[in-house]
Amino acid sequence: MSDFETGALEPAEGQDQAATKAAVFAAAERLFALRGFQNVSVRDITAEAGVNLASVNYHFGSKDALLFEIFRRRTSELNRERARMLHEASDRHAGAPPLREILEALFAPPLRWADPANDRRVSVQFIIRARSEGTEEIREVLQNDVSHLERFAEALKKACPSLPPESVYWRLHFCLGMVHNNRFVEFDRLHHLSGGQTREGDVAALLGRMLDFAEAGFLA
Amino acid sequence: MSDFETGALEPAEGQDQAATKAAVFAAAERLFALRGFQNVSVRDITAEAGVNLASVNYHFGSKDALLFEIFRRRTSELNRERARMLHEASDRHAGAPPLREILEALFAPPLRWADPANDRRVSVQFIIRARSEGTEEIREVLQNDVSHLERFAEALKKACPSLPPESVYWRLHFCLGMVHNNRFVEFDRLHHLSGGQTREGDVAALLGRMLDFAEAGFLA
DNA sequence: CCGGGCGACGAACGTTCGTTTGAACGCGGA
DNA sequence: TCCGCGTTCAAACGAACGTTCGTCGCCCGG
Repeated sequence: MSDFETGALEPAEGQDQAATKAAVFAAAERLFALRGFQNVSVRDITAEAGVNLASVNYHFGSKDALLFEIFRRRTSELNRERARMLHEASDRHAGAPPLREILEALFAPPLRWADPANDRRVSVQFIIRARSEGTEEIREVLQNDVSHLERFAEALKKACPSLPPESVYWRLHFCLGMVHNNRFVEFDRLHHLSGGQTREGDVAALLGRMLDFAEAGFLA
Repeated sequence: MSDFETGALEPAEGQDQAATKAAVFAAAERLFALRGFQNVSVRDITAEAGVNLASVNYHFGSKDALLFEIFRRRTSELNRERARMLHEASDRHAGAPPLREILEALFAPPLRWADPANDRRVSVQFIIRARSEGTEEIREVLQNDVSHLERFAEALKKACPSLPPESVYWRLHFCLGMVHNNRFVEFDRLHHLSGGQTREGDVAALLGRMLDFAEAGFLA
C-alpha cells in the first residue's frame, strides 16, 4: 500500500530509490517487536511492506541478516544516546557525575523511546525481544561488545567509591534487569495485578520511580 | 539410550510404564531451556529422549501442549515454594513479615533452583524463556493468573504502610525484572564485563546482593 | 490358551518456510 | 536509439516442520 517511513531512515547509504529497503526494514522491525523473530515469516514482512517476496534476500542477504541489521542500528542508536547523556552529566559535574544522573543516562533513553507519543515504541520492544530471541550472532555481540557498559561501570565506581567493584557490577546488572523487563506483556500484567493503578503511559513518572528504586539500591 | 529422570516425576498420574513420557518431558525442558522453543524440533526432543517421533503427540497432544504442560508444572512448583516461604515468614512474625523476608520468599526459590549443585538449573531457565517466547496460551496465563503475586503485593503493602500502593506495585515489578534477568546469557555478559569478578555460582551471595539492593529500593 | 487394548514404531502426509531463479522492467549514459 | 545496470517480479525449489497413519509387539484378564 503506502510507503512506510521512507524518509530519514538511511539518508546516506543507498540511493533515493531505496524506498523498498526502508519499507522492509520498518515492517520487519514492527512485526519482530510484536510477534517475535521466529513467528514472523519473510512473507509476512514483504506483505506488510507491500513489496516483493524476494526483496528481503536482495537487499539484506537473508532473514537473519535483516534481523541483525535492525538490531545493530537500534542498539547503536540507543548506546549513542546513553553515552551522550552520560557525557553531558560528566561535563556538568567535572568528570564525576552523581549516581542519580548516571542511572538517568542509563534509564532515560529507552524510556523516552517507549513513550506512546513516540514512533519508536516498537524499537525498544524490538531490542528487548532480539536480546533474548536473537540469533547466535546477536548473542555473541551482546556478550563481547560491552564497551558501552564499561563507561557506566567506571562512572558508577567513581560515584560509589565505598562500594566494592564487584558489587557495582552486580547492581548494574540488577538495573539492566529493571530496564529489560519493560515489555508490553509485563506492563499489561502489572496493570492487571494492580487493578489499573499503574499507568505505563506516563514515562516521566516511571523514570522517576525507577531512579528512586535504583538509586536507593545502589546506596544500600 | 538410558532413561532420564523416570522416577519421582509423575508418581501419581500415569502407570509405571510412563517412562517414555517422563523422558520426553525431561528432554524437552532441557532443550527448550537451552535453545528456545522454536529452535527445538519434535525430532530433536525425541532423539535426545531416545524415543519414537510420535511420542510427543501421543502423550501430550501437540508440541504446544507439551510446552504448556512443562510450563504449568514448573510455575506451580515455583509459586508453591514462594507461597510456602511467605507463609512461614508470616507465621514467624504474627502475620506481618518484614520487608526483607517477603523479598526473600520472592527471590530465594528461583535462586536455589539455579544453584549449580542443583539439577533444576534448567527449570528456572526454562521458565524465564517460556515467559517471553511462549505461546499465546502461556501469555494469557501469565497475564490473568496473578493470584500468587497478589499475596506478595498485600504483604509488601503491609510491610511498607507509608508507601502508596501504586508504588508498591511498581517496585514489585522492578524486583521481578531483577529475577527474570538471571539468564545464563546475562550472567556470561556480566562475567565478561567485570573481568571475571562476578561468580554466579555462589547463589547464597547473589541472594544477599539482590536482597540488599531490592530492600533499599523499597525503603527509598 | 486366547483376544483385546495400550503403547511404540517406521513411514509418510501436507504445509510452511527461507531462499533462488530467470525474465521483465525502468532509467540514465553512450 | 540502444545498451547496461540496478531493481522488481512471479514462480518454483528443496528442506524442515508438526502431525497422522497403519502396523506390530507385549501384557493382562478371561
